[in-house]
Amino acid sequence: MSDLLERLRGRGWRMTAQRRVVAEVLAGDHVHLTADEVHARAVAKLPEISRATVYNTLGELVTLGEVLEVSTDKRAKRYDPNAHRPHHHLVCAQCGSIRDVHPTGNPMADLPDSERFGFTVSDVEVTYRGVCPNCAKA
Amino acid sequence: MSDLLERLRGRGWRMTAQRRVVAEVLAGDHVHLTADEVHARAVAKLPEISRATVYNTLGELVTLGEVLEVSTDKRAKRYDPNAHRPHHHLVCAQCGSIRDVHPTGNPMADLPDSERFGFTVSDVEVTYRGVCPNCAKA
DNA sequence: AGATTGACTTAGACAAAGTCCAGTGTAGGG
DNA sequence: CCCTACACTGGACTTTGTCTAAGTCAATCT
Repeated sequence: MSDLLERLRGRGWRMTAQRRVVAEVLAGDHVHLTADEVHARAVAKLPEISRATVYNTLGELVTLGEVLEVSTDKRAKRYDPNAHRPHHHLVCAQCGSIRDVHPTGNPMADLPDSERFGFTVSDVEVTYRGVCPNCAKA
Repeated sequence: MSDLLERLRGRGWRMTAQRRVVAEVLAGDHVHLTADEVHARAVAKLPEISRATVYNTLGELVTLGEVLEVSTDKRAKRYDPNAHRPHHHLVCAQCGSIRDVHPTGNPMADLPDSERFGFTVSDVEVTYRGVCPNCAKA
């Protein structure tokens, strides 16, 4: 994820401590944090970082296509740094935990023209819901 | 949608003017209103209905499986009365308008066991995104 | 039909998530 | 090393949704 910072610098981003910290927090697989969780972890590394900056930075990362916004059914949007490998999500209906998954098949091809209503369709998002092993035990 | 009211009465619902109005507002195809929109339309028919009642009633309808909650990427949840015919959604990335669609194929079968991480998967939700004819013109 | 009762509704306070703005700070080019 | 445009801060504000205490009324019983 350090190459992320390189890529951003190449796009004319000014490199600040705050942005570096947000990028660090978002490193890894199966990471799907809410804005507030990102803020909490960022504060741990840089106590004076403000909520507004975290929101701004996340918004910029989404606009640049470096991070995806995921709306599972929870209240808050979640941010997924795994934007460069296409994937879908598997969500636990009880605890809300999320895994990245890679289904076979191509849902894009499954939508016939007659069902497109004149839209120019550019993207599909598939969300599987179920109960995770942990919650199943309880 | 009048049989909805019958079904609810059968489930022990007390029939009130407020609930009737909320059910009426949710009638039709391709209806995906936010809670506030439902409230606004309900107020037009029954001025003294309160926001809390609309939220309560919507929540009950969802619990009973008569209405689906749809989280597209917008801020507010939307409510879809078309719960008894399985379908997916096509969303305009610009104006947010939503159409019900029926893709071919079975996404449920496309998730191999190796990608289920021990979850008991019970549901799939597919969201297509694109630009609607109206927004494409502008 | 009238009394009863507990489920339903109301208004408004509260909470959570996110946006906006005026003022201050600082990265990076010259 | 200095400037200046861009970035950051803190707090007020908005939107969306939840909760509660008190009042109301649909359905049942007689």
